[in-house]
Order: sequence, then structure tokens, then C-alpha cells
Amino acid sequence: MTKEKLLLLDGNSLAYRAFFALPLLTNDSGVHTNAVYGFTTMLQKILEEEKPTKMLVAFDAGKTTFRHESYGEYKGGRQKTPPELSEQFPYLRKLIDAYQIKRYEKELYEADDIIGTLAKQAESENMDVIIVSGDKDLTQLATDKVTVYITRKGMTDIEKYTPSHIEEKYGLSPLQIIDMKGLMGDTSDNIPGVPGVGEKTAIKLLKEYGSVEALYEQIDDMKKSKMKEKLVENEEQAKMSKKLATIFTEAPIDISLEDLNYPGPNEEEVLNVWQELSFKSLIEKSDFQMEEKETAELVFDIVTDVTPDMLKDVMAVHVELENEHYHTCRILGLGFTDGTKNFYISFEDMKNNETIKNWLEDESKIKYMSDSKAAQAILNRINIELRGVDFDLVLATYIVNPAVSGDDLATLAKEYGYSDVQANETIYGKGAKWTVPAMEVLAEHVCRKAFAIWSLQPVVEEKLKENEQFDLYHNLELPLASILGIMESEGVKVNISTLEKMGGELEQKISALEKEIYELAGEKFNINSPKQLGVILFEKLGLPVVKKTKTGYSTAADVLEKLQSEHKIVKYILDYRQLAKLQSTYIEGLIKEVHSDDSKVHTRFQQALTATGRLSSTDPNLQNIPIRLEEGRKIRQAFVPSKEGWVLFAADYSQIELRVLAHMSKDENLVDAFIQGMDIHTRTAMDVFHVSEEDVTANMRRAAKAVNFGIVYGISDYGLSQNLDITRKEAGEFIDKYLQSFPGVKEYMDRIVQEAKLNGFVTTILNRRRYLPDITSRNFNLRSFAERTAMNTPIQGSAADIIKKAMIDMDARLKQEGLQTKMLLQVHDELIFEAPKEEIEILERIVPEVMEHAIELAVPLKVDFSYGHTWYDAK
DNA sequence: TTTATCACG
DNA sequence: ACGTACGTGATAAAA
Repeated sequence: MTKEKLLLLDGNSLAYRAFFALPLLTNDSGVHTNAVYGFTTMLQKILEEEKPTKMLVAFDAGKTTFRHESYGEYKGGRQKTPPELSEQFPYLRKLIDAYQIKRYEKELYEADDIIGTLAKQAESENMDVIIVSGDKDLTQLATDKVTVYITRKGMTDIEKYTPSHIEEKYGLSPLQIIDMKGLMGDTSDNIPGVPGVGEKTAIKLLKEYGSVEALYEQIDDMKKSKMKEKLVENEEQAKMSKKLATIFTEAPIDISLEDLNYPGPNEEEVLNVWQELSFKSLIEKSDFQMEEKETAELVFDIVTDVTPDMLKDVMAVHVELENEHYHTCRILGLGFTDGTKNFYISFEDMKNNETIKNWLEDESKIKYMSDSKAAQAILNRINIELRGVDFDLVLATYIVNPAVSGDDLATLAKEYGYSDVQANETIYGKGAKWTVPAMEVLAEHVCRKAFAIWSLQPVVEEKLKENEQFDLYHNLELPLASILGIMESEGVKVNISTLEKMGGELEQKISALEKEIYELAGEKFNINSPKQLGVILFEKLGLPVVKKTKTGYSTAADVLEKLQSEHKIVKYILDYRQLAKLQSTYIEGLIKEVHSDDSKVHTRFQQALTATGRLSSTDPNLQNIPIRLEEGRKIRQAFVPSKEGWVLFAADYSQIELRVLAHMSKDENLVDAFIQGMDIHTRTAMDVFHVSEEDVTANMRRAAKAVNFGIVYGISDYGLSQNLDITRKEAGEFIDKYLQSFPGVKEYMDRIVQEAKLNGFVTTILNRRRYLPDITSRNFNLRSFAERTAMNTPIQGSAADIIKKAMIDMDARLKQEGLQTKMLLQVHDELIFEAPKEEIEILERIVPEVMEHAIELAVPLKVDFSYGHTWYDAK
């Protein structure tokens, strides 16, 4: 048998050490993690180097110890544990348990005493002992058998105290460390010692006399000095201090060495804890493997037919797709569960099954799903109209915390402690190795997903109710999912020949520009490569470097604009960039997305993605089609109604974000401006520059507009100065003037940041949340970013709430009025419809009406609209 | 896969 | 002194 090696860790001391040594980190839900992280890296390193056979982490129990009986002031005056640290102890304990390391604490005793007692026992049994702590007091325990490791800054840097190391460092024996502390005291433990005696004096005295006791026996022989007086005066205190500093090695602990066997970590559990704490680098670096299916058994059937009795009134159902492109991909199969019976049916077997179709279309049959919009859209392709969805896991978890990524059901389930479902990557592989597994494997995977949804439904709904977000989830996001699904399936008609014609013209212009650029540069190069372009501009042509990126020179548009007067080539490059962007993204890119069967693009609105509650749009992104510059705007001529004699009808909120700000801040001036129906930027210019309406110049209005944008973004003088190309000082003055004119806005900004600090999150009008863990960061950048986010998110998010509500109301109104008009797109503050000409008149009335009253604010909402034969003409 | 750039609100 | 405007997605180049 190999020799036993015992590793004893001082839990409290190490946690404290790590907490103060490392910057404040947090996981996705805002729990601080730096102490646990530091502890983990230290632990990993020591485990690897020492390979102990027995382990224990000792903790201090409670506030009072036996030391307080002799000295009430022991550890007095200590700052109480910061909350950012105390919240980490439960996770630390969880981590230690996952490693399968024993932990122990004992009333009235400190971790030191537990460690000392066990070290002594182990030594008498001839074991090697290693003690790890952040506290040098422990070095008194060092012997030939016992080595004390003290962490230095960074946690993985360790100083090893053997008796000889201590001798070398202090010229003392380990036991004399106690005497040293008795004489010099310890401020952190509030041990007094002898005033005026520090480390140097203590060591000198101990080298001469050996110990505190010996010193006082011979003190009469000491020659008269200030120090002697002090020593005599404080004899009792010195002796008591020594006692306090002595680690008690005979604590009555009810744990023995046999209990401390260390079997190694439960790797899966450790990974779970790491995942919970977002220790991504550790997860990636570690060679820990998830255990092969440690998951609970799930009984399921693979069926080829479904009879009505199998389909209950309430079920979780999961539609398993090939990939995320649900408008084009295949369905692999469906999993069903009612919590007792689980079954899987392949797509081939279900596609013509009337029983399933009827059940899916039956509003009264309650379905629990995950990403019901995807299911709805893909089922729509085989003429099934999904109804009766009452729970959607992706949406529900997004509302609880929008930061939690929802691309894999397994990841989502893990967030709620449910791990009996595999990651897609495990089942299918990834990248080029992606493949559909055997039916048995696939069926189990899909059934497990359905079961996970079933199991999590009550948990997540409870959480939503606890946070008062159930209404937002159930009555806004859930019905919106269905509306979005219909919009996506409907699609937008694109005139490919229009795009191709534009592409041809662009091609000409681009190659002409290319020629000019090569000519002026004196050589051919790839203009699309910022690296090559940088070399040409800043080395060959010697233009001044305005800004650098981390990899080289910046050639971004704002930089080039400043360089226009320096060289003719710059303008050509700017033009080239603009046209190349149109060509690659909006002509070629868009054409690739047009479905050949219906000449339409079918975007996917991501409903559970953004941090603020906005939607996003992909494949293609229809929320960033050019409009600001005329050349780009022409792209919109290719977007047309799907039917002859129809038009595209666009309605947008005017200044919705500033109106939301007026509502939330209740700033009298801002509210008044909107009630008066004034041009808000002009009004801002009047207030900031103290001029009358007639005297507002175009430039003043431009500056005011930029300030208004800045306010919405969570203003900073630097950001505004960049935007307006003025000095920081000037920008700062603008901001000050603005805040003086709108004092309610300033109060709101201060209040919202305070609120974020207090709660850890900010909320929107409909109680959408965003957590801001960095708001308490000691890192200036992170904290500033979080503060700006705290100011911006309630504004952007509430605007998102409003338009989402408007979409639901609009959908209902169109149905109620029995119109053919279809809602096609949402672009953050505007809605785009296609409509038969005859319905235009009605739309002109009802669209603004519905949108303006989606949510009542302290200021009116204003909607502008227009229509035309193409999206371009709807202006 | 990451970086720089640029399109939108 | 710190170094930024808020929120997205697509493309091409470079690694």
C-alpha cells in the first residue's frame, strides 16, 4: 500500500484570500464567483501536484469560539464579510461536495484548530500532511511531516513552509511563530500583543530568549530600556496573546482520519457546478468527462401509429428538427409525454396521421413545448395549424433571464437543475461530423426533451409568478410567438429581377472605382482587406494614423472621413465600401435567401435572444435593409406585395424611446414638449441653447438630436464628443445644460442606476428584466458599461414592450374587422403590412389608432404611416 | 473561429 | 486615470 498523504484546507481563509486577490467575477445570473474561482484553480493545481489520498476542508463555525471565553475582543473590530463573498459560500460547499472532499466545522472551534488536531493525529500515524491556507499563522504547525502551503497573490502561487524554510526566513522554529505572534499581536484577529513590538523586535527577542515564557523569566536581567518597560507592562497581555495565537491541537472533533479518504472528484458534478458558475475556461481546459448516461432511466416507446386515446388533454410535445433553419429543414420526429407515458413517432409516420393532425390543431388540447414558433412554422408547411400552446420553455426561460442562452434545450434545462436530457452535440456531433443517430438513440433523445419540458413547466412558471412576469410571458410573448410564426410563414415577396438589374449596375460602378483606386494606389490589392488597405493608406501613401484597432490601423468610415482632404483615394474607397456592402449583403446575399417556390424571403424573428426584449431578424435580416442613403434605399424597390393590386403599408412610432423616457422620468419639461406636439429636437435645442424657436439653427438642432440619442443610450461626454466631432469638454457642457433643462431626466438616470445596484436588475414597463451583475464591479469600464445599460435598457425594452403589445392588438383588430391585410414585418419601431388597395382607407384609420393606444403613457404616442407599390415607395 | 466593417432602429 | 455611446446580423478576410 502506498503511503497516505493528507491534505487539509482552510476553507474560510482560502475563500477570503481568493475574494480579495481576484477581481469580482459573476456568472450569468449575477452571483459573484471570484472566491470560488480562485479556490478552484488553487485546488486543481494542488490536486494535480500532490495527489493526496485523504482530504478535508475545514470551516469556521459560527461567530464565537472558545477563544472568546478568555478574550472577548477576539477578532473584534473585524469588518463583516462582504455580501459578495457570503453569497459564494453555498457554491463553495457545493463544489467541495462535487469533488467528493469531506468538509467539516465544529461549534466553538476555528478551522485552524480542526486542522491542527487532524494534522497531529495524522503525523502520529506517520502520514505526510499538507496544510493549505491563506493565513501564515498556520505555519506554526509545520514539522518534518507537516508542510504548510500559504497562497500568495493569484491563488496558484504557493509558498511552502517547512521547518527549514521557516528557519531560513525568520530564524525561528515553527513553534516560535506562536511566540512571535504573542509579542507582536495580530490586528486582523484583534490580538493585542505588546505595543511597540513588531516583527523585527519579536524575532530578535525570540532569538535571544527562545520563548515568551523564557523571556519573562529572565526579564529582570534585561537592561533598562523603553522596550523593557513595555514588556513588563504588558506581560499578561503578551501571555494571553500567545495563548490566543496557539492553534489547539486537541479539539474534540467527531471526525477521524478514516473518514477522510479522498476518492477523486465526481467529474460530472464538478462540471455541473462549473457550468452553474460559468467557469467556461475551466470547463474547456479540463479533461473531465461527463459520465456516460448517468441520467435517470426513461421508458419510452417508438410508435408508428397514434390512436386518439394516446393523446391526452395536456401533454408536452417536442418537434425535433434537423437544424435551426426551420423554414427549410426537415422534421426528424415528434416526442410526446404526459408525465407517465413517453413515445416517439418519426416524421415519416406522423406526416399523414390524421389523429395527430387533429390533436395538434385542437385548441382545447394543451401543449407544452419549447420554441413553439419553430414548430408552428414547420408544421404549417405540411398544412397543420398548431393551436393550444400554453407553455413554451424557450420563451419562459428568456423572460426569467434574457441572458440565458437558449439554443440548446439541454443547456436551458441545466439552468434549472434538470440534467436528464442530452446536448444536441452529444447526439448528433457537430460541424462536418453531424449525423442522425440510430432510431433508438434519436427517439430517446426526443422523448427526453419532451419529458424535460414537462418537468420544467411548473418550475419555470412558478419562477415567473414569483417575479411577477407571468402576465408578460403568458399574455404577451406567448401569443406573439404565434403571430410571428404566421408572419414568417407568410414571408415577403422579393422581385429578383429588380435586384439583378441593380446588381449589374453596381458591378459597373464598383469595377470603375476599383480601377481608380488601383491607379491612385499604384498597385492592385484587395480593397476589402482592412489589413492590405491599411498598408496602402498609412504606409505607402503616408496618411496620418487617426485610430488603431488591436490588430493594426483602423480604416473604418469615421476615420476615412477625416482623411478625405488628405488624398483623393479616400473618397473612392468610401464609395467603394458603400457599394461593395450593397452588392455583397443586399443584392447577392438577399437573392440567396429568396425561396424559389414562392419568390419570397422568410426571415426568422428571434424572440428569445436580445438582452433588452427587442426582436432580431435572421436569414435574411430584414431589420437592417438600407434606408439612410439613397443608393441603398433603392434596394427597397425589390420588396413588393405578394398580390396584384396590393400595396405595402408602413407605420412607425415617432420618437418612441424619448416618449418612453418622458413617461418613466415624468420630467415636466419633456412631458410638456410631447403634449404640445413639438419637434423634440428643436425643443431640446431651445432649452439647451436658451433661444427661441425661430433662432434654432440647423446645427443647433443637429447637436440637440445627438444629445437626445446620447441620453437614450446612457450618455457619456466621450461618446457624444465622438458623435458630434467636438471636444469632450464641449460635449460635457452640452450634457450639463441638457440635464439642467430636464432635471427629471437626471433624477431618473440616478434613480435607475441606484435601483440596479440594489436589485441587481432593471425592469421595463411590462416588467421585463435584465440583470446587470457588473453594476457593482470594481472595474471602472465594466461598471460604467453596466450603468449606461441600466439607463438604456428600460427605455429600449419598454419601447419593445409597446410595439409587441401593438402587434397583438393589431392582429386581433385585423381579424375583428375581417380584413385581408397581413402584418409582415416588425422593425423595432415600425410595422409593415401588405394590403389590398381597398383596405388602405381603413388601415389609415385603425393602424395609428391601435398602435398609439397599445399602452397608455403619460405622453401621447404618435404614429406616422405611408404606403406604396414597393417598400421604397412606402415613405 | 475571430476580427473589422457596416447596414438598421 | 480609467476608455465608451444602446441594441442587433451579415459579410469578407485572416487566423
